Formats: sequence, C-alpha cells, structure tokens
Amino acid sequence: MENKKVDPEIELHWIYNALFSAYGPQYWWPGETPFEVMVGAVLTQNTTWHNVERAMKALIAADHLDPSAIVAANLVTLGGWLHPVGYFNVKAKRLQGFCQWYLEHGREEGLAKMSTTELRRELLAVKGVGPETADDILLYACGRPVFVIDAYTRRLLARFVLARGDEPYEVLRAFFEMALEPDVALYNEYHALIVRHAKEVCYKRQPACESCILETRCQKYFGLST
DNA sequence: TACCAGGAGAAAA
DNA sequence: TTTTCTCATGGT
Repeated sequence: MENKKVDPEIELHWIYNALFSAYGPQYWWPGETPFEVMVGAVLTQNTTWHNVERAMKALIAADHLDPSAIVAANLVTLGGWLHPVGYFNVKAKRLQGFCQWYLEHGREEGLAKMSTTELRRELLAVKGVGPETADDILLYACGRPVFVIDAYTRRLLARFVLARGDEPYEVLRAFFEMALEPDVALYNEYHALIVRHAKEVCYKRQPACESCILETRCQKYFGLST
C-alpha cells in the first residue's frame, strides 16, 4: 500500500462534502430532550440504536425516563426495562450512576455553567462513561464542539490512510479537531454521516468498496484502478 | 451457527 | 502500559 502525504484538512472536508451530498442531513441525535440524548448515549454502548429505542420505550411506558425516577428505581426492575439493549445488569448500574451525577451537578442548567474541558473531565469520571459516550453527550446533548470518534470513524481514517485507525481515542479526536473548525453543527452532522455511510457501505469489505460514494478518492491512496 | 452492533471497566500479561 | 476478558440481547 502506497502511503502518500495528504492534507487532513482538505481530505476531511472533501469526505464531509461527499457524504453530505450523498445522504443529506441526518437529524441526529434522536431524543426529545438533552437528558434523553444522554440516556441514549449510555444505552447505545456496543448496541444497535434499534434496541436502544426499545429500552427507551420501556422506560417511558414505566414513566421512568426521568433522572430522579431512575436513581430511585430498583436495580433489578431497571435492568428489566433495559433488557433489549443487552448488558442490562451493567447498564442499569451505569445509568443510575450517571443520573446520580446528573442530578448532583444541577441537570442541564448546572452543566451549562461548566466549561467544555471541565464538563468533559467530570463526565469521564463517571463510571460507565468512556470517551465516546462523554463526547456523544457533550456534542449531541450539550452542544459543545467535540468530535466523536467511534469504530466507524477509525475505519474511515484507515481506509483513507489518514491514520492507522488503532491510535488512542484522544489522538484521533485531536486529529479531527485540528483539521476542522470548532463547529457544533459540522461535528454533529459529520459523525452522523460517517455512521450513515458505514451502514450503507460495508467498510469491512476489502480492499475496495464497490459502489461506495467515496470510492474515487479512497482508491487514490490504495492505487486501485477504477 | 456465527458474527456484529453508534463501549467500558477490570483483570491479566 | 498494553492486551484480553467480561458483560448479553437481537438481527442478519
């Protein structure tokens, strides 16, 4: 594989424009309120969104899509509502822990008073909230300009030879945030488009993704003919 | 039947 | 410090 020197700023903007032209706005993140977005971020860990929606519906049906109600809920009962998302025993504890933190920090109003750096540090200190979940919450619930790195993003970077893909989370986040202007709407749409594209075209198909809308530029770095 | 999905924490090496 | 294991359901 030929490893050519590329300009991350140019490449990342090109990829974004290509994805947006192909798929249009994705209207992420699903959720009526910022708190619902936060709950979804915790529940979606290693789980499809379809199953998260089922668990959210169960919480709503039980009138428990509320931080105080979740904290007060019996852990076994809460796990029962979360059953569809898998790891329900783990996620019940994580969700309760997160809601406890959310209430102690003054809900949305309290979080809004914190700087992005401070809020991110606080989120990462919550058990069950790792870097991706923290950044999902920061970007989609709190409207902070933080780029979310997930498995799809890593594959995309690897395919474009912009990174190996297995770098530490913070390295890849910095890579995006240095190449792109700190724009909440852009980061929001970009991550959503990467996920959308991953679902449309399987990145695992090596070496080329036939019919992939990014194919022409992607192949440029793989030296593949059209 | 086997594998993967909008991860994270703990334990082991 | 890095790698491996565990948590677990539901769809393909």
